[in-house]
Amino acid sequence: MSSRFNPLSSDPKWQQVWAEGGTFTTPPASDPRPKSYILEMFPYPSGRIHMGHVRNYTMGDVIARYKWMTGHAVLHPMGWDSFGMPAENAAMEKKVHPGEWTRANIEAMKKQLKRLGLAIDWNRELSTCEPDYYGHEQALFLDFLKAGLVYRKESSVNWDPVDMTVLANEQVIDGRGWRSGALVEKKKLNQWFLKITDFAEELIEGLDSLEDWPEKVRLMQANWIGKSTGLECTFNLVGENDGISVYTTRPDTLFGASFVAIAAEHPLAQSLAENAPALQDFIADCRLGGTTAAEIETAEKRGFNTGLSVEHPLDASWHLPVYVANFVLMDYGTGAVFGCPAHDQRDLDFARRYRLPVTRVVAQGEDEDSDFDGDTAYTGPGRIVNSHFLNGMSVDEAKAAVIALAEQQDWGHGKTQFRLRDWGVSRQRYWGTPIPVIHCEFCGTLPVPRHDLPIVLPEDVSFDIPGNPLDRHPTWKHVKCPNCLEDAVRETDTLDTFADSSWYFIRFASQPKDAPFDRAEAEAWLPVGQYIGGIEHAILHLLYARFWTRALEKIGKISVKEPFGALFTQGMVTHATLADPDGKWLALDEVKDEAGSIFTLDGRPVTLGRIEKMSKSKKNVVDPDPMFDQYGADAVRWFMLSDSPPERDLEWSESGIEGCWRFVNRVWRLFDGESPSPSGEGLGWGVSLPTPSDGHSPPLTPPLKGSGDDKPLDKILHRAIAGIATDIAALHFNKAVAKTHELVNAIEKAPPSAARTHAIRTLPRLIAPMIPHLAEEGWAAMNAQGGGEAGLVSQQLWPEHDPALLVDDEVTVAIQINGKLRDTITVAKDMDNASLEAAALACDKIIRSLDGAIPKKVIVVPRRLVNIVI
RNA sequence: GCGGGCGUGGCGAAAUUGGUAGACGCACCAGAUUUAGGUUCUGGCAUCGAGAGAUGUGGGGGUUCGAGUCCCUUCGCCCGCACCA
Repeated sequence: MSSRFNPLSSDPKWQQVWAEGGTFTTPPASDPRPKSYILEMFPYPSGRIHMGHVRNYTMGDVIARYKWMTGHAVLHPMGWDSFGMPAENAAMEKKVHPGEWTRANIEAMKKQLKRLGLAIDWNRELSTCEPDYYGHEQALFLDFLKAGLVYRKESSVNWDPVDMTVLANEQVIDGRGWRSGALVEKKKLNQWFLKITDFAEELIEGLDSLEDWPEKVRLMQANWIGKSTGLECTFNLVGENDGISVYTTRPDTLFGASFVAIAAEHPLAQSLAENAPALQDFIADCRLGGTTAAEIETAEKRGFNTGLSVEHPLDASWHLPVYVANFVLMDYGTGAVFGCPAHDQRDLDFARRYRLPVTRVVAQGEDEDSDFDGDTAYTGPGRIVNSHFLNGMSVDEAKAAVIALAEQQDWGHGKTQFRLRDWGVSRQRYWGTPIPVIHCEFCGTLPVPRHDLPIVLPEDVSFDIPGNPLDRHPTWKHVKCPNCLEDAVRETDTLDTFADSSWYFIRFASQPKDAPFDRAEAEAWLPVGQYIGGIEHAILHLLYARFWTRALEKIGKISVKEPFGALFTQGMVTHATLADPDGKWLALDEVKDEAGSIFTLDGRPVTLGRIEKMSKSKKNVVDPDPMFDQYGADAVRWFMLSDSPPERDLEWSESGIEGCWRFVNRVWRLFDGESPSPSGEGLGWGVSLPTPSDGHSPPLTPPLKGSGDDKPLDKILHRAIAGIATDIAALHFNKAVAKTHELVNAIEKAPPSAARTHAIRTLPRLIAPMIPHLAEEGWAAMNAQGGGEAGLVSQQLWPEHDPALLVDDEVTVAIQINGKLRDTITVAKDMDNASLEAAALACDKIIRSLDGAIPKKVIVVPRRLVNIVI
């Protein structure tokens, strides 16, 4: 008889059983079991799933299934982040409607995802491009508008004059539009903003509570929000009524000031330039400066002396020159700084170039001299010197003293500054959520009346010419003003797609028809117990989602502050790359293997490139679908969980997936009892499967029931039960896989016994979260039919382990001489230290090694080791 | 430049509080089965050494009875940020 698992029949069979039986249907919020919300970042429907998706969703699935098996009520949904530019690009290139393209992609990807056998409740599927999702988003936008969390202001954007569209910063390459190649212009447009800066403080503080987030992500968010504290103060212009407002984090160095510098875009610089062509040229020069890392690194600190002077706030008779400088940014702080060259590197570079004074005001050790030599600013701690009343203070004391004095004398105040800017959400695009406002000539900008929601995108749009189709649609934007009933126009901008992904996890938890969510139901599930996705979303998506949730909390819609209780960022799936002699990337089907060397199809040598993230451009993508055909979902899942720790990159390899396939079949053969090893009859070659006409996996013959004990095997089993559970709960899937291997190896080697039969019958539950199709096959054959429990293994509880079996009666103790291993002995685990020492000293090897030497000292670590020091 | 992470066999990696380094998998080698390849099974597999043994967790130094683990220093790689005052 032959024995080979046939995923082509098993996979769809069990997937159908789970779907029809509602096995993974979300229980109602009233379910008494502890709730567990497992979520993977929902995909953008680009067309096909890739291995990155497979890895992400496999990990989430293992957790979800494990949670079910440990008595939780589980919410594990899936949906589609389906608005966005690629659909419009496809519309332009392929002349299909973005909606048609998107929905077809969703269909295709859903079919692929289902082949993975995910424990997902598809009843809760949502797609952000459908009005039954984005209509609710519009309602939330209006809530925010009403609460004053939304405003409109003119701001400058990157404008592509050929495509007539706004470009994101990432879409501007060397100053040109990524698609059109046209020189990008700065254009002022009225844009909608969400007041995320109102939440800057709490978003940064909230990070402390997110203990189950990677430290790295919390740091990235903290840096992004960029909190700093300091002094905002005014330097009065000599001979004028006006002054320059300056922000500094180093008020302690105020007596080391030697100049004031303002940004090229600073209003003062702009007005001075009106009558000064040389300054105009300088300002234009500053704009030309590159923005790439290397350019900024090497850019010289340059300035333009305005001829103006300002009074030092602590000494009005002390005048400082005012420069326009290329290194001062208009959009941070006040757009102006005071320069203290001794203690800031940029200021020092600038001062050296323009021969400005450099005075030390912070001293290390004995060095109190005001002369400052060298070209390296000192930014560390120290004692204040050359600073009148501040002398002798520490940096921190001096900061506080200056701020206190400024506030007392009313020329400045302490200020907390954030790097974070408000979130501009306007996009001049069609394929997004329409912003639900109306512009009336007479009444101004008004919200769309609630009963008119959703504002649905028009279907009849064309993409033959550049620009926003909503703007040029003949009828869509023309409406009556809800207030005065005169002719008015709709907003034709749509929302940034990050808005769509900022609350989908709430909609998953609760999906009423007439509201974005039901508060009680959403609160029953939230926060997400485990969120899993790529590190590329460490800042924007996760920050926006945190903000959106807090904004909802602030306006009293929900009492959840942090949406994601635990976050896990998984590594990428990588694969080897191949290149021809010209350095052109090659796909696997563009090369041939001859005698161990690889050649192009026309015979040129191929070089192996680096292992890189799978990408179309590198031609190293492995499509999951053929892998499901060839090896089945379980082997692919097993691969995704094996070897590499989940946070690290995983290298896809042919031999790796074949090893997984071998493992799946080893387990299958255990389920199939003591049947002889398959010798390949009728099975074709290699890893190929029985042809689909074989119909089904061959029937399983449950293993013969053994009798008698096998204490060592019991121990291994119970260790596996406990260890696999711990590892899955800690997301250490690679270790869970290793422990499963150890158990399977041990069962294979064990002679027949009752213990062995028991271990085999326990195995389906242990593998069920990871390779569920095979687990169901084994469970059905051995347990349900074989007189055991009925039902699906997916619905069983995780087996109990006997803690007594986790401890050994006997332990192996290492015997060291001077810390070097010399021998080991196996002794009873309770052996006391004196007996251990005696036993160690009695070993032949030890006696020989000591060669009569008298131990100076013997260290005994119970159950671990004996170290003899000579 | 700033911030963070990592460095262990041919490869991916394991390793409670410092306590037998290399579990598990891949690759490879030998043997069995097979006409044969593939499958399957058995065994081997850090390095040097015939062996006893010695060496070994990027390099150097330190703490300790004992260091992959702690401290200092240095080199290399990866990721994030980017003139943020």
